[in-house]
Amino acid sequence: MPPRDSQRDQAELVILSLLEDGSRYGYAISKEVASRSDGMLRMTPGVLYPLLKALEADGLISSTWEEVKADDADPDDAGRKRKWYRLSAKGRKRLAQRVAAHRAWRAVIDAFIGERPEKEGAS
Amino acid sequence: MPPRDSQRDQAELVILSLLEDGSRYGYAISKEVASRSDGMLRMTPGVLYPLLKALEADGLISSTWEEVKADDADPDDAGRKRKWYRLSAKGRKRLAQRVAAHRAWRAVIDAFIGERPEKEGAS
DNA sequence: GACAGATATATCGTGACGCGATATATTGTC
DNA sequence: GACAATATATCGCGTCACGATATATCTGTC
Repeated sequence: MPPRDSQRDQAELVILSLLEDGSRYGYAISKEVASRSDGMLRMTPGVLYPLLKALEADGLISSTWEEVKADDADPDDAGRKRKWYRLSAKGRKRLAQRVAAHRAWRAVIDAFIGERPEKEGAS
Repeated sequence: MPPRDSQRDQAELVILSLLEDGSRYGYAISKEVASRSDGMLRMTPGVLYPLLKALEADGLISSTWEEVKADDADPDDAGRKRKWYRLSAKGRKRLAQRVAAHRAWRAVIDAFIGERPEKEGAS
């Protein structure tokens, strides 16, 4: 019953975190995850798109198709369609929960490996 | 190819950490993990024993059967046999690797969720 | 205009593995 | 004798991560 720290949960945490920072489309997420983690995390299509779908089904994110306009920042991709995802209010709450869970989890593991827990300041 | 942060890896990290602190037998490990994590981590038999077996097969830990003596600290269990596990030199190395991997992983996740990374001091 | 490669979204099959259920044995207690 | 706790161990099955694959558009180049 207690929540396990599944890869799924970690992936969810990362995606919701990115979207809190601003809306993104799928491919951008996969690229940003890879670059910001220096290749340690990978969001391959087989993982990313099913997850985005599930997150949307849960109402944590919403999506809209957008046509890239020629006068946009990136004129190269004029005409191409992208599916933009944005965080919902529910998703924001879930993110807060996931972050709290991650912190609790981290504290437990750190205690086991004898890591100094660094004082956990108030919110 | 880059290592994923599987539950298996986390379980391994926890067990090796416990054994670095001193030899233990299986059941004690499961109880200690539960109590020290306040129930967040669970080492059920279906997880623990296969894992211990695998760790021993890898030479990371070694084991010996010990008969509980009546003059031991816990006289209630006189006659009962326990399988004591201790960390090997190889296991100690692996533990160091796992700890390093955990720290790296944690730093990546923390960066995503905008956690202040707390300066990573030298060893 | 044909081909390669990057961009972009999406699904499907399966192989691995987490772990609940189960088995066995001993000791203690009611 | 029945039940609970201690203690180790295995097996099977359901789930899930993710590689492989498919589709489509744009750019560059020969």
